[in-house]
Amino acid sequence: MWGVFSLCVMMGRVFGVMNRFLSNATNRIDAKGRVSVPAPFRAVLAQRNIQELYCLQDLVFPAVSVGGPDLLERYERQIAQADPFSPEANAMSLLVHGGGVYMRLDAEGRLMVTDFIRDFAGITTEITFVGRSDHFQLWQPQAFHEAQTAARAGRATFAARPA
Amino acid sequence: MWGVFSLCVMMGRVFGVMNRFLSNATNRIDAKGRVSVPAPFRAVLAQRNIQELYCLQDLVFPAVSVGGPDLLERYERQIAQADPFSPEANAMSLLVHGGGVYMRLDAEGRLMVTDFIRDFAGITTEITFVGRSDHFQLWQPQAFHEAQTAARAGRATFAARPA
DNA sequence: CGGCTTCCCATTGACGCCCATATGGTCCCA
DNA sequence: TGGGACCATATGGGCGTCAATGGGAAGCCG
Repeated sequence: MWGVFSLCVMMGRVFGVMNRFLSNATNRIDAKGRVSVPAPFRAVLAQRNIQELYCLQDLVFPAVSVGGPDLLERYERQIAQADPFSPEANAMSLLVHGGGVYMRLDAEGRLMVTDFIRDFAGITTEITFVGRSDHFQLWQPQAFHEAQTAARAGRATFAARPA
Repeated sequence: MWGVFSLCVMMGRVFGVMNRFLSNATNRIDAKGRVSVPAPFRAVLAQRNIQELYCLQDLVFPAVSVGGPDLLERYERQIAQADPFSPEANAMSLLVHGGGVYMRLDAEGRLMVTDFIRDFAGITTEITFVGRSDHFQLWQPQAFHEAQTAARAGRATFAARPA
């Protein structure tokens, strides 16, 4: 375990790639509603000393974002910029604090797939983990592939135009 | 004051996101009109040594805010900032001081759902606890979901613009 | 005296913690 | 170069503990 950990730290220092959430993987949800977080993602979590996970619904896609406390604090800084009694800050807190969920991994590196995740992402039996550099996301497998192909198509037209 | 502040900072580093009211949970109201406060919320209350709860109506949403004495003080500071003879301060004082209610939890961590809460939030059989970082709120379940989806829709267009 | 509240105890269902198994991949050695 | 041992990951399941809920009994104020 710690051998892997320190190895990843070394690799991260050398290659500068292993220290962020990258690529995607699909795992099955067992009868108790648990799913294994991909080992590369767990390695990143360990490297960043993240033991408490903060989950939030994505604002545009039917996916749930998962990250460390810094993910929450990033949103909170944005809220703090507004007037604390304004309706805007109120609504934003409703999303970030009321919609956010705190989670932990079990000893094997699994997380519970709650109805909160199931309903919002449309997940039933399988779940796709998608790296997003500083956090990762939970997707319904097919929805992820569709969104990715759609993004690729849109990106092609976008890249064709001179930036 | 600063001791408390730095203590909170330290606890924040240690416990991460566990030291604030986060996420939401829906519980049932029993025949006696009681409802269990979610254990994570009770843990935050215990950590902050809050034994006396102060409740008041949210200024925007049909929900009741619940927090410690500091919640009342925060609203009083907001009132103090305004002109004491202004209509806004007058109306706010009417809400905060006239509409506020003190409450206590029983030995099992439950609170009585009074008519004050029922009428304002439209609650009947179930109640949704919504974390708000430094306090939490009581919602009618469906009203919460609707308000959240509405807030997300508004926020999505807002997030499309660069911050 | 009656309704309402507060304290106490019982139940049960969910979740966390633990151990066991399988499967796929890698490395070593013949 | 092919076989085999080894390892890590993913997955399955048992069990204990705790939280949510229900209900009874005693206390308080009308």
